[in-house]
Amino acid sequence: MHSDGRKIRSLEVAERAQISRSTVSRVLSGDPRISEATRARVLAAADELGYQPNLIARGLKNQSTGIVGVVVTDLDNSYHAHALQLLIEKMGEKRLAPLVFAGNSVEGAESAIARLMSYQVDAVIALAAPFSQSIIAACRTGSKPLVLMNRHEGEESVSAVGGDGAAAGAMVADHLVARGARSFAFFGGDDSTKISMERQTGFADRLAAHSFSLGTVCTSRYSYDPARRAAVSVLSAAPDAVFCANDTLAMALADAARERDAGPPPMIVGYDNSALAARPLYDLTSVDQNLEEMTSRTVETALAMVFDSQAPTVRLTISPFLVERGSTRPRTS
Amino acid sequence: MHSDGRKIRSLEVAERAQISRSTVSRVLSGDPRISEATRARVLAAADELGYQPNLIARGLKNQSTGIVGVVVTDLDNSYHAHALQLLIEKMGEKRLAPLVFAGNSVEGAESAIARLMSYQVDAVIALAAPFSQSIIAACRTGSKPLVLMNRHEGEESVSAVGGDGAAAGAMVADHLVARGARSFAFFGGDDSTKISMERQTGFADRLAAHSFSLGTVCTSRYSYDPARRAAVSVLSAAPDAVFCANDTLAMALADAARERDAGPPPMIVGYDNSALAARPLYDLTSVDQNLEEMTSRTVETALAMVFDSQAPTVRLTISPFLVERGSTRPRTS
DNA sequence: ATGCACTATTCACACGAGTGCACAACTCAA
DNA sequence: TTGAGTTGTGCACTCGTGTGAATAGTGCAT
Repeated sequence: MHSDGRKIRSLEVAERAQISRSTVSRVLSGDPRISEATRARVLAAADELGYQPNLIARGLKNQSTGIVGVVVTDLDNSYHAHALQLLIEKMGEKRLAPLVFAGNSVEGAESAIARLMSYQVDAVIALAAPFSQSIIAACRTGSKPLVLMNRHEGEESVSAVGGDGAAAGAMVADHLVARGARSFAFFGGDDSTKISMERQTGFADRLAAHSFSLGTVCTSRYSYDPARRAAVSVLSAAPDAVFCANDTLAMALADAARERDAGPPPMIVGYDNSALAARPLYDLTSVDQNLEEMTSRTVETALAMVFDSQAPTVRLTISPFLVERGSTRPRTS
Repeated sequence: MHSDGRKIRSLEVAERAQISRSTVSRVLSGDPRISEATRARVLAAADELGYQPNLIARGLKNQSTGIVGVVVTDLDNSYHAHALQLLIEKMGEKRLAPLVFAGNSVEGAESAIARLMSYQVDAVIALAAPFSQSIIAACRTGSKPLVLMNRHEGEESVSAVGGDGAAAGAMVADHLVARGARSFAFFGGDDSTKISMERQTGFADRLAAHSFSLGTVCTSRYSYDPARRAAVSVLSAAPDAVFCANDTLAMALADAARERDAGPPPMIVGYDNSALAARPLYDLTSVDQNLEEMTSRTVETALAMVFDSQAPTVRLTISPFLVERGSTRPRTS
């Protein structure tokens, strides 16, 4: 760093090491043709000056910036927030920089994606169901690698890393049956994606295998207040157990049951295993999507597509697991 | 966009408009010397080709990228997540692109800041108490504008936009006294910052003005489980009302009181007015920091420092307001 | 026609880094 | 001394854009 605030350039390093700028560049890129002596001299000079390469310039020349666009909606949902945090961490480990857009309007998302393109991102990671189609279109015309996380709805031609909702539904069915439930309901989200439906059919199918059938099916938007209202109709059917497509729905249901104060609440299973689910107040059995793994795979997939633009599209499915808590403990009534 | 996926450059626009590349550049930068006729021709050509300027190249030439680094910790705290979402939205409106680092380790933060510098960010916005000192140091040596959000602890020489914790404390004291409370406790966070302390003293001072004194003072880390444990000692003092430095603390306290099941719970006031506070289960009176305003001001401040590197450091204080809910309704006992 | 003022456009260089190719320096054999 | 072979460096161009200074074009008065 210069005293006037200007950054150190490779030219300064070159001068201090009594060598040309080209050689500095080669040392930094590990070119084997450079002799040990000069390599050491250059590294020493770079170190003394505190040289940090200008990644913008490098990006321009290399046609690869190391920047990855991340599009996410609804950060107020702790699931998304947590996923974003993990994504950013994993990207850091791979030396990728996340240029993030978070918003809830379609216009906003579209202008944001245009901006991402202008910044020459190497790839885009999307965790934003409502905008999938716009994003897919934009990345196709911009021919940028795209990885959808936790979404399947795109055409087969786009890479996606998702959870196995059907398997989760089956696990939940097994668990509830083992816990002694005999009548079942499903409390789903009304998102336009197939996520909720996949969980539901996995659940229903496995129930059928146990010779039970799925009773009431309700849906609601994925936020608390509407879910709380919808919960009433779920409860009115008085099922032994309810599988919810989301922890927010599950908590709304639990709260509604608590307030109703008539008889024991149903067993409840949530989805996402959010921090709130673990609070003693809810003590909610929940499906954990293994976000740790899902985000790792997502970043790895994006990275692979950056390195090899011919890489085939990847469709990965991460196995979820069930975290059993008090909300599905058999009642001693 | 070319068929082979290469981006359209200004050169292509120039050729299509039968004009030189310089003129294209001037049209886009609104140079008044360009005649209306050619301006229209250039814009038409750009439009037909779908030209989007390469902001990386522009950034290199202009020594200003339009990228702003955002450093944030603990996205699992919904307050931080919400603040980040708002920051990103406001930045989008100002045509700034957020390069985000989110993490909880100091080493991670330091390497991330170094990376931000390499990407030649125009400024840094930090919402990360634990790393303030590293960030301040890094921005100083890199001579990058820095705006701390909701933190005051830096030296006076760094710009900061924060809430008025003392005023909030006073408002809460007024409110609780008006509601009939006579004995008071404070449940604070043990962060190294002065945030919690500021709220506490504002509270205590106003209580004193009402001729009351602050009784029990407990502290805990800002996450649920430790708070839940610490809540027991708060309750053991049996105060009429408790002011909590954070909604998480407040909810932990409310849950502890609910579980204890001995007598009416104290009145409880939280801080941050998170979405959870509004849920009927908690119905928590809470201080709203006016994040909308705080984030707007933060972004505006950063932008001003980008445009004018000589801009004076700014220290803004945003007035909070109190959202009254059921947790401070007078008991009819 | 010539000079002058004024406008619209182009030329050529810069930003900071990466890289193919030419070439300098050195070794070794004849 | 000359030639070939090997090794390490440097020149010069490139990435896509912005911009000061030079130039071409126009109108008008002399």
